[in-house]
Amino acid sequence: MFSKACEYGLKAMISIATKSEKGQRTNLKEISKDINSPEQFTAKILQQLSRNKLIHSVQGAHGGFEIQKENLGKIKLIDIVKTIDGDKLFVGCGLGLNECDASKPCPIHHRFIGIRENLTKVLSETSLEKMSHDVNGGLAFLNR
Amino acid sequence: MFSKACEYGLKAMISIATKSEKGQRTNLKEISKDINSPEQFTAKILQQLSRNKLIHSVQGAHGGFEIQKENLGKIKLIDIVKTIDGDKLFVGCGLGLNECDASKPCPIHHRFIGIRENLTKVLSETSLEKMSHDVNGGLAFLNR
DNA sequence: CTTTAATCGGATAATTTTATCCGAGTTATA
DNA sequence: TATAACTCGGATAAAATTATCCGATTAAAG
Ligand code: FES
Ligand code: FES
Repeated sequence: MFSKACEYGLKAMISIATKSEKGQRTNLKEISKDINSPEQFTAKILQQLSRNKLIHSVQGAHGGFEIQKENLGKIKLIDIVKTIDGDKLFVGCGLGLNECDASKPCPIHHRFIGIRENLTKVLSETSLEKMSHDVNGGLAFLNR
Repeated sequence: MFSKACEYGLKAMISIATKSEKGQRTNLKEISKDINSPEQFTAKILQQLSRNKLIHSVQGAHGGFEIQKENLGKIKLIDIVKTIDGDKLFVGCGLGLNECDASKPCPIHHRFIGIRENLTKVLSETSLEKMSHDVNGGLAFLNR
């Protein structure tokens, strides 16, 4: 479904959000421990998220990563997925035809688009804020 | 969503089905032309499908691939996907936790399982027969 | 029996994805 | 101003996926 990079990216964003929600800043070491991911690979993904303004990075001692509190409700999971994996999952053909086109559909098209739209809807509606609330409330986990 | 190998596998199966439905046997060259896929890579996937008894292969001149007519309605898309990509898509955690476990769920779990079940349902209900009817009837396409 | 048209399957190559290394830059603090 | 704790980013390595090569085998047909 998602690439490994995207899975790490989603978990990292949620991890950062759980701290930002409490006004705390976190850093690479803490994040990758939190989500059980390879540190340097995670660093690359955080850079990418930072360049795309989804997170704010602070260099130097006591630096790290944070998300503006007012953005916690605005950033949706789909923003993260699109930043890392692009939008192929949301607009591409499930069988890999050059493009998904209802006027010349692949055999699974009509059955597939419902699923795709549902996925798009769920990821578009789910904010980081909800995710981090669930984790901070002990209802969900980033590591197991 | 699916790997390239799996996309080719699904399309190849449907291509074979369109011929088998008409009592014809097809072969590698024809299939990969039909679905616009690299010949030798497609050969590997067909071997895998053959070893798993989803298709029947015939060696020698005038050989090729075919699907028993009585199987066209029995083989479902999910059988093909599981053969090539395994069942991770259907049972694995969307965020890549070691396993998907509702008692210690990842943050997207409750939103994700609905989509996953829908996908499982659709692929479990869709037979090769339906797919090949659509293609033979000009309602769907394997190549564009 | 020979030729021809196929699949089989092991080996290799190319590409993409995942992961690591390390030197340079940045900033708080002693 | 020196040191320690960070991120940045380019280079490289490892692993997985995708793709190709080619000799062996099989079987139909002349
Ligand atoms: S054409 Fe294949 S999913 Fe739309
Ligand atoms: S635990 Fe992640 S999808 Fe179920």
